[in-house]
Amino acid sequence: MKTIWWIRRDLRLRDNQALTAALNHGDQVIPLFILDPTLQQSGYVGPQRLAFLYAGLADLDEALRQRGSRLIIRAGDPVEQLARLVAATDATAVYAEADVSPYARRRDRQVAAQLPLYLTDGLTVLPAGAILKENGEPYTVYTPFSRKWKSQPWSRAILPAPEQIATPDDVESLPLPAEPALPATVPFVPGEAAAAALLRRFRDGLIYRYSDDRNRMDLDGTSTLSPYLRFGMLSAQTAAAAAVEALQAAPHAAARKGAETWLNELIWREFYQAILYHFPEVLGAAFRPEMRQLQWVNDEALFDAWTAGQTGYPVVDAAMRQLAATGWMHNRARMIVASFLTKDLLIDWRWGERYFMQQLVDGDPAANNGGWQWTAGTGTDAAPYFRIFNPTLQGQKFDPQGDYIRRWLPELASLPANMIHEPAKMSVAQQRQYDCRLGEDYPAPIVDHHEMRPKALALYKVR
DNA sequence: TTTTGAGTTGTTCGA
DNA sequence: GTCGAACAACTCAAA
Repeated sequence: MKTIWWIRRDLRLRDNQALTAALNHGDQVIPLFILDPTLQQSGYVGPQRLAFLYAGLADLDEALRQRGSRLIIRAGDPVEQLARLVAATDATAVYAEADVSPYARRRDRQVAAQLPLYLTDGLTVLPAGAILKENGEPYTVYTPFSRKWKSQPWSRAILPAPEQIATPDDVESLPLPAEPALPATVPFVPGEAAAAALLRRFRDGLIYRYSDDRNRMDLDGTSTLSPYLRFGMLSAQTAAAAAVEALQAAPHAAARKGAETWLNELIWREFYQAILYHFPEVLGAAFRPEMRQLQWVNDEALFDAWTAGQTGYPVVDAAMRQLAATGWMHNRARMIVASFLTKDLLIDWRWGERYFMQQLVDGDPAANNGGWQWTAGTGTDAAPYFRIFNPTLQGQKFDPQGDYIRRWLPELASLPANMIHEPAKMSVAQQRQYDCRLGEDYPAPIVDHHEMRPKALALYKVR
């Protein structure tokens, strides 16, 4: 009996429930990835994430070959491609890890209507629909969600990677997609082995300082595991188990707090996957109906300055250039630039949401949408609308010496720490001294934060 | 059923 | 320089 392991965002052999099910039900398994033109043409996928995916497929193919198997690549409409492959191979079942995005669920319903498709858990530690209030409704606030989540018996044994996978020899495959290639500036090595090494390193040290260091943009205080969780090169269960191992091994209270805080971040991920599952409409509009009528200004020139990292606010510009160069941005910086786009430039959060999806290697519809709606104040469990980040203060607090700014803004590299967050305050003599002319080497601020703050408050008052 | 306390990430102002 | 209050309104879950 042949079964198909349909790979979508679970590019791993270890702790993979779909692969395990396929192996349990067939003596031969066909690992399949379908290049779906609908996703690539959606306008939400940029070259960096696509390149990371393609490099990840090559890594997975290599791991499969070491086990006597290989990756089968097809391209086109998934329903049609699966039907063809089932007909050609006489496969009796298709196993895949369930996804929560509206597109994925519609696609999988269409497949299931024609073919024996079996969906497994694994995208999240606990299935997206599993955490409900006593009255059976979904949570819309994080803290009670997290309490309920933690009260569940969520831990289970990690499924080992299979040692051998038998795959029929006569299945046709397209070559592995190689273009676009992963730029050297993207600091993520694709694949399951790289993810495991990163997780070990984080669990054995950085996690104990996570509670304090995670907000510092100038330090490497975060796990940087998001691209791996995005493509399932690391299972959520494995990550959560590592958090608990660190919690148990923590030498003191501060270390325990670090591990606890990181586990909470994983639960935030679970929360936003659950929100998208229960409220798919958040992808197109504000979760809160009264927030759907906000009168954004939507100035395209200001948006272009934001994407280019030319706003005149150093921490905003450093973050936007980090994103363009590496496909990743520090989480604190994501909040700062999102607050700046919505509350200083008065631009619709959905413009920023789309741009992030185009740029981010870890771009995930649920987490990205949740983060943007939180900052914009339009979402579930939203930040209060009057909570407007001051980009200068945020820079001074979370990049105290300006090292993050200097890394990404070479034109400000020679400014001292007490000037680097407010280059617009330099005198002409200082501009000469630090070799940075305002308006030429670095832009003057494109808006005045202290003028825009009341305008944003007024925009949000109209409800 | 009703009441009550608490709730990721901040800033500004005035004492 | 530090500190507390104000900036709303609503959900959730325990009492």
